Amino acid sequence: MDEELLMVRVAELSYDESKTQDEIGALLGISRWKVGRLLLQARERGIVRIEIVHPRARRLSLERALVERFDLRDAVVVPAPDEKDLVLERVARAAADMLTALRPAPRTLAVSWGRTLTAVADALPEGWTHRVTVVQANGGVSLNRRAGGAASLAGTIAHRGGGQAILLPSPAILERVETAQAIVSDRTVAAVLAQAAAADTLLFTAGPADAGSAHVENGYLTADDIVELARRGAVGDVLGRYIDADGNVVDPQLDARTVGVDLAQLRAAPRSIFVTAGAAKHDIARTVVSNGLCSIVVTDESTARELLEET
Amino acid sequence: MDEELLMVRVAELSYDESKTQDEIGALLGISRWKVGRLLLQARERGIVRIEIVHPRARRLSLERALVERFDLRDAVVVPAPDEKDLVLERVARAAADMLTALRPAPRTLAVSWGRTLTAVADALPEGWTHRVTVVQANGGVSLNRRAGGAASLAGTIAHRGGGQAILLPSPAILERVETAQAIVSDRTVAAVLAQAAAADTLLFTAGPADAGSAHVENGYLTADDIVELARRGAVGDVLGRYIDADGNVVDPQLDARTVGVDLAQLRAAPRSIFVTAGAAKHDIARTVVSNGLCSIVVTDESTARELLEET
DNA sequence: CGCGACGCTGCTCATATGAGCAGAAATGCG
DNA sequence: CGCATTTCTGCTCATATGAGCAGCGTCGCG
Repeated sequence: MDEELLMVRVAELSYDESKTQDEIGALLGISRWKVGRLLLQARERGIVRIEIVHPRARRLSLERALVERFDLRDAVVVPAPDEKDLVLERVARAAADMLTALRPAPRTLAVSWGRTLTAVADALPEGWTHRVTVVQANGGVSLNRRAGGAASLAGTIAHRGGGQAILLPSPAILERVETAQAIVSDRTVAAVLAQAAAADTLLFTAGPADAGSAHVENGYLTADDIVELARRGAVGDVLGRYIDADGNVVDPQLDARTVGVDLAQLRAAPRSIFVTAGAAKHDIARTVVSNGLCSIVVTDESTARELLEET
Repeated sequence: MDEELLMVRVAELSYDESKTQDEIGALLGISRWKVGRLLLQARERGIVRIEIVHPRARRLSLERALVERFDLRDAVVVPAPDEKDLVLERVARAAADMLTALRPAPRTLAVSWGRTLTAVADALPEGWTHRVTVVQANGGVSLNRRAGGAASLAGTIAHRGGGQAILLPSPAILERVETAQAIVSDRTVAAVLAQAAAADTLLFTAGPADAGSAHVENGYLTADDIVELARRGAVGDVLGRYIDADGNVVDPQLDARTVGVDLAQLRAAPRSIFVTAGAAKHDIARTVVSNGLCSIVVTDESTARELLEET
């Protein structure tokens, strides 16, 4: 008799009909132990497929693999939904869940900005924590007056966490190094930066080095600048700082014009949570994760698989 | 806390990570009984989906429902595959499996013909039974010389079952009633018909009343005849006899010109196995099954659901 | 043909699980 | 607010299940 057919029959009786292995054995004329073994094989061979269908489902095995491989504190991986544009939403919700459950709860949370983090902020429920202080970690998009900008992002997170937001009153990138130095030495700005650097938790995203970058959109850089950065090896930016595949700053000159927590401070943070979604960010995600720039990563299944692929 | 989210976490730990309910309880800070209940709910709500992915999988719940509803001896329902043209193949294989497992094994098997039964014959393995006598139950398509005709069908089934085929040397439908009567009273033909009527098992399909009918294709009827039959309420043919939704012969005149086992004999058969696949045959399938013309049905999921739908 | 190695079978036993139930908590109703 | 009713919780206990193991059959190889 065909062993595989037997597996199918056994699986049907077990899962569809919820019969006991004893009953199945009697029915098919085989011993109950054989039934158990067939059931096991059926699962191994993928004849029986068990999946968890839910927007909040996760991929624990990938999470474990990421933690292991990149020596992380934690990882959250959500399954890729059927519809592409839901990825960001799911990752954001997962990040929100993670933040809510984070222990010890963050007292001071430094945040960067971007579409991804805006989505995270929106996904956070009212009362997700108590008395958190939210500090902006890098220069803002205050030029941009529409709702959902950097200020409102920090505000939302703080408000829903029963705390207050501290904004960084500075552009992301200055035109001249001297201006940047002047701003950074301003007492108010310096205080905010110091507080961000001292935050117990840092929440950030990264952007790819392409023309769609928020820096271009907000006028801090031109499309040509990006092309030039990419030519010099930049794969994307973290907290406004463009880095190459090895995690090094690509253009020190540009870096000196950028206002915000720097990479060394990011590395030194007690907890740094990196949120990323979508194929466009695979390269920069790899850079961040494999160079120890984050201790916790929140992402989607396809990014996770890409990260785990042997080089 | 969100109960549903908890179900998802529990389901992940149980199914993806194969942890025990005890461990899960400890991990999530809930009692092991709660874990069990959440798991149950997760399955009820469809958060956990268990499916059996295999060409030979079946739908036992639908089978049970069919047996119950139509007072059948048995039913076999195969899942609808992703690709439409595989339906016939799967149903045929299921029918072959059923025949092979049939107890008591058929000694005399009367068969009709058609694409469906040809597929069943092809799906039967060598040695599917021992010493079976296969008799043609209705007039053949002997006009048609290509392989896979009625004669070869019966031959294949008989050969692979270690027995011999007895062919019915007559057209399916005669032009005149008198000719039909003459043929039927011929000693040879009468003997075959008697043997078919006395068979312990009858295996047959049905065809819809549309222009693609095998009767038109083989020149027994014209497309116009079919239109006229349909106008008079015919939904299709069984053993060459056109019947309406109530299972009655539509045109007694035509019926008298048809050579083969008649409906009363079909109803009286100890075991009559009806094989049908595809949406085109939903109507005739309903007629056959709901009028007691078969005691066993083999079909696909979509047909089964259609049959079970409340009128 | 004989021998060793391997895989398969059906067992024992420890453990995991589900049914059923009594008390606790929540809810609804006057 | 008080009481009845329902829902939920964590228990006991019977049952189902999986791990581990000895015996048996089968196969391959010399």
